[in-house]
Amino acid sequence: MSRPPRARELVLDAFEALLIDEGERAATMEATARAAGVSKGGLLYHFGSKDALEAGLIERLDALAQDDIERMSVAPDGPVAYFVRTSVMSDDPLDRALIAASRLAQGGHAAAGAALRAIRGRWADALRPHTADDTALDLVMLVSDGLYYNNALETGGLTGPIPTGPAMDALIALVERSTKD
Amino acid sequence: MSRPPRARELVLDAFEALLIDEGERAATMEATARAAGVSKGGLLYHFGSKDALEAGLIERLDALAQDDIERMSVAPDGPVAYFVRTSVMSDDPLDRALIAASRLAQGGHAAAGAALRAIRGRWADALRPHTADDTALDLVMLVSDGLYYNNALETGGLTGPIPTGPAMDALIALVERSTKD
DNA sequence: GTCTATATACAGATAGAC
DNA sequence: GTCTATCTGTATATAGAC
Repeated sequence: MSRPPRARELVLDAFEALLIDEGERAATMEATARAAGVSKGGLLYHFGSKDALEAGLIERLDALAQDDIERMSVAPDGPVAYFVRTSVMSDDPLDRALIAASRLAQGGHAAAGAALRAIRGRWADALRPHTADDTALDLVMLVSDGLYYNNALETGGLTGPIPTGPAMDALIALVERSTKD
Repeated sequence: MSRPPRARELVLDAFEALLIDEGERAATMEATARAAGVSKGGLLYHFGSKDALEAGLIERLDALAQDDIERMSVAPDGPVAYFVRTSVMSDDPLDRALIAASRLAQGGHAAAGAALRAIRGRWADALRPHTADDTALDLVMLVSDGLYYNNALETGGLTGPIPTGPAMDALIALVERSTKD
């Protein structure tokens, strides 16, 4: 797993962090290079254009999502609980890539939007056998979307209105009661 | 209601449309002026800076949200059904202002984030008496957030995975069954 | 009120040295 | 692989004519 050059990964980390913390507008090539500790020229060796940098982020997102869907299908407390619980930003690599990609998508980046829709579709397919019907599936997906939306709006580390601890356990119980087969 | 100069409102409409359709980055002063059919100088007469333009949008959002909360509290089929149903982008002025403000918030605009959080808090306060407990309230709020998130990701008119027609009726019924007092 | 013209800063990208 | 220097376009904002 040390195949992708380390500097390349550092650049992607920096790009992601800028998108999450300061938004698309602030995530320029120059700012990304500075945050990654390389020069603009150095960045451009790894990613020859802004498009290439964005494509690199989407590629990382797809790989992380693939892993997540596999983990979800074997989760001990079941896919629905796993899915809702992991929809709160725990600062793990997948959450960060998802928020970063959603910033790009909302900036009009078509490939980012398509990638997010495709991942959402794969989650839905994996959850469908575990919900009573399509309405129940809609409910589960929308609660998860809602958690991500709130995460995405917390720029700069403000504590939002997202349930945590016991409140999250209660929410998961309610969702499961409302949607279980 | 003709007090705010007409050109001022047209500029705000154009700014909103650019934020929604092409994202924060595309919503420049120049592009906004062009879309509103005025020159850059003309725009700057009404809004002396980008900050002033953004503040104008937030002011409009606050006024529209105030109206919505009043309508919600007297809705014939109850506040919960009203709230969930109106969370899908019907292209009405409030929905547009909300999506536009969320673009700003995700670009790091602190006042936009604060306005959105305040509105969400007022919705929650109005709904709390109509839900069984705080967990049920969380569920309602998150389903609504999820609907907005999906709307926000549909840039350029792509049809997303949002329930409509009978599917929406079924979703509302499920949410009410899961959360009613 | 609305315009043109212009100042200043910074974006993305290229060239070529080391 | 990584750097500096530079080109070209465009962003926000100002000045001042109409």
